[in-house]
Amino acid sequence: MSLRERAAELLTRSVWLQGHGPELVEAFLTHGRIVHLPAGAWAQSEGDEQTGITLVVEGAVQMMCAAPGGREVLFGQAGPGVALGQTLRFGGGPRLVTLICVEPSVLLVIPDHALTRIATQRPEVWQAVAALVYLQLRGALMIAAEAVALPPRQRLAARLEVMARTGGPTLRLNQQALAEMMGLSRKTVSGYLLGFQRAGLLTLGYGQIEVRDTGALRRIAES
Amino acid sequence: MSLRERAAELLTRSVWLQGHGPELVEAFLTHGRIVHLPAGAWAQSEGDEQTGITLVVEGAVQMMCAAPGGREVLFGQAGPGVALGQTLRFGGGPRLVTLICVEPSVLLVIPDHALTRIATQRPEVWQAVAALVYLQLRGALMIAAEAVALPPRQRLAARLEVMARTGGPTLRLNQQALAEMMGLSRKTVSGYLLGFQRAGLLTLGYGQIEVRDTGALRRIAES
DNA sequence: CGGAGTTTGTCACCAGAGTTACAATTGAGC
DNA sequence: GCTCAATTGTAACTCTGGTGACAAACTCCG
Repeated sequence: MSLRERAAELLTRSVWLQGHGPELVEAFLTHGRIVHLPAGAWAQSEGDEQTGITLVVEGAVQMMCAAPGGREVLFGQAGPGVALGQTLRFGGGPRLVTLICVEPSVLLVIPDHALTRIATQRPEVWQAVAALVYLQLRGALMIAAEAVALPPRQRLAARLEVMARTGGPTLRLNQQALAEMMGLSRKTVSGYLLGFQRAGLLTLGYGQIEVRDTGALRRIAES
Repeated sequence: MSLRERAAELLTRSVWLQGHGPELVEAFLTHGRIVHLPAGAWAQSEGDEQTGITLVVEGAVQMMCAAPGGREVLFGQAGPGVALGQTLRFGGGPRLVTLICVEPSVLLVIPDHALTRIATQRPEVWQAVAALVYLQLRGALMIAAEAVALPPRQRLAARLEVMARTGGPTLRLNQQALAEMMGLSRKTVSGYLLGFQRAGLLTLGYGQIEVRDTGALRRIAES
């Protein structure tokens, strides 16, 4: 299957495009462009003028966000099918999120001006953008709520459950990155992961985590 | 000034409606409705079918969000001019945020079906909704990033600075609510607040905080 | 003006996460 | 196959923040 076909399939399946015909998918493919990036490459610099929608077609990217004091905070990892919308045009201010490839990746990028061009023919594209941004808002709020409401162990369980549910049971990240995402030390995360492994909830590998029982993780998160 | 005029002014000034003419403001006022709520009232229940845009015209509301385990997490307080968009239609799932009035409040509510009706005449309304949701996404991401990256003292300083900058220097909430928002205990928050007061950054009152030096707070947050 | 309820300030104790350093294991490149 | 870098597991110690209980100060309402 060609990359273009793969991107079309991912777009067609995506929640935020449900209810629209195939014309929008076609428009995205026509006005967007496919980019190949090596591991470690920045898909987009923070503050970059170039904003719009980015769809991960293959590979995986880490999502970073700026915090006070010039800190860059890792807050998530996205695999194929995940889209990020950043409509700078209306929000004002610089780009929110920086993407860094953790493995060689293929992205579909639809810049702002392409969205504007699409909108002249199909104004309902903004409805899709609103839905996409709303999905991201939901995810960000969940992270924020968990960060302030749950103790570390429950928070880790909740995050593992979400990642396994949205990106498949095999999580390809090391414990250092996971600890950064949670705002914990590697040692603390490692300790809880070992506990989860002893309980049979997951299997630890070198640079990866195989989630085996999302239900139990969810119960821990809710306890 | 009538409530309608007050709402019109707030909408006209709002960032997410910049670039659009007065027609959208007019449409919101025509298709939305003004509601009066006493202190303690729920503006909208979580999971409520009734979604759309809510604008705080007068008073103040607390924003709550669901976390695993049936926990309700307070994550912010909104005064006049703050709008919340929740386009359930496309996001799927229940309403994200619950609003609770902390004082008698006046809200402008524009339900989903009203947005749909407006869109038949003015499809660009979705562009405004996308911009609004994007603003909320920015705020939620900032909260999440601060929660995982900053130690408690810096986090508190960052949050106070944001609240003072967006809602005026006089914050009307008690230390218990502030502690809940930060995911800290009241005692810890109280200790840092006293320290800030001794340094002259703010003045503590009964149920309120008067921020005096946002620059110094920002420097603490970045340290 | 006075009393009830709320909010704030203070104390001592303790669980739990961070830190540092190091050893053991795995994977990738040559 | 071997070397080196990255990743993971383990230890002792420190220290910040949570908990519970309580007193003082402030509002609000009658």
